[in-house]
Amino acid sequence: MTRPRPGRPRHAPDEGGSLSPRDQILEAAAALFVDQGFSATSTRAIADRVGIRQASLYYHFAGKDDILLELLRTSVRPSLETARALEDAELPPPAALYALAMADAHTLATAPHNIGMLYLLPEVQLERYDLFREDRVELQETYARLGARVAGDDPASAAGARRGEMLIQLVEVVIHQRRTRVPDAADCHAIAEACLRVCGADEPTITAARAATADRRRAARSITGF
Amino acid sequence: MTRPRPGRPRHAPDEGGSLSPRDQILEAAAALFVDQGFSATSTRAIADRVGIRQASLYYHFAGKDDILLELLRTSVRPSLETARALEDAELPPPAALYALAMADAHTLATAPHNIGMLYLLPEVQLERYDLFREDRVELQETYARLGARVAGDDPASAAGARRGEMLIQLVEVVIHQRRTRVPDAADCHAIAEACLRVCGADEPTITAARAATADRRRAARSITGF
DNA sequence: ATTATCTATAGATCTATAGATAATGC
DNA sequence: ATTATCTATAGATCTATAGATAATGC
Repeated sequence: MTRPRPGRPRHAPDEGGSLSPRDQILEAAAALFVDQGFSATSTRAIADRVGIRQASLYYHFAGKDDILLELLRTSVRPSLETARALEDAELPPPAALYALAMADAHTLATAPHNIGMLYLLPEVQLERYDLFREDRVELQETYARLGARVAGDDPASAAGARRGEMLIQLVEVVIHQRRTRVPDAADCHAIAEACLRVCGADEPTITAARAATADRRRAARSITGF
Repeated sequence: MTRPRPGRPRHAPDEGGSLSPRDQILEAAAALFVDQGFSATSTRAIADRVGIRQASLYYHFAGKDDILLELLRTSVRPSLETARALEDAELPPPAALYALAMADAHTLATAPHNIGMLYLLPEVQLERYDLFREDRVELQETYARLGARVAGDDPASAAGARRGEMLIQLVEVVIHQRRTRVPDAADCHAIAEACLRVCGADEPTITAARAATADRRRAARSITGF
């Protein structure tokens, strides 16, 4: 039982568990944005799901845009930090790329409400979200650098840049998988393996990278998040 | 100069070239849906772009949904037919997969208005569009079958199904590329090559498949559409 | 007569603001 | 006093329908 907070009581009992009102709104909005899209989700629908009145949203957020902005902001950051940590970890390049793909795939697979779908909303192209998109570009460049180290070429070349796009795209297949089933560890491994194959890694390299990732699991849990 | 058609004249002169009014609406809607999304695009915006009044849309379509439905319907069908033709073409599996990936990537890269973005709209998950989604599943299964023939395993296995998802996902990287630049032939080749790599094809196999596709270009133009 | 538009509008939203209210905290 | 809600509502949409109108076609 949570101790009652200050403020006028809600019209319905608070079913939000231990989440702050703000987090309850983010949770509800994420579910609806992923399911119906941003523009098709009304502030009323979000409020209904939280169990508050529509106008009460505006005490916590300046508008619907700000809710999406906050969801985007908190969704790429952790991924980007994992990527930086792995890039600096002095691992063999194939092991680093395998681990990064695994970590991102796992995050996308297990995050509440298939939040990765938010990347695909057309509204995210608006200038208002370009800080978020810059973070994504940086993540993609990390993939490009790791991929180039595996393939043994230049990440700044056309081929290297393309590889960054393809690798991140491969990892995001879990977003689509989640629409029909719950991706499991085998799915994540298959994706990480495909990432190495795209970089031209041969079978022994792939086997070694998978083994290295398995060995590092306990030690790296604090870095990769699982 | 087009001869004037029956019907009351528009409030603005017809700038639609030789397109029928219906196709002008589809063209305008495609541009707006891709750019802003479905729900964020009003019927008024579509009509403004065409140069007619908002209500006039309803003479040609029962509603906004029907416009999207028609755009989706006409966008997968040709791709699916290319896929069937290539699957039945008695080519070596790597050459068939390479050619299919090239054809689809090229279609997505050169279609007006990056129409492939429509696949990603959240609204497409509604039951109302499930005929379209069935077509996409069938295309994905074709990729899975070709991929399994290249890899030498079972397309119905978990690994085979996953490969179908990954291959189609790789091809769709051009959709994302188009948001920042115009993908060229090198991009399409890089994608087709990546598809073969994901299926475990080795360098000679890839080289041969690329060569076979180049050789077939003139002959196959009627099948692959370019 | 048929066709393709137009004007006008009903009815249903939807977002955001203003101001009231019912708690806790000091 | 502060906090977090509430009620009420203005103003701006947005979709779809009804019915008028201005062309061509016969």
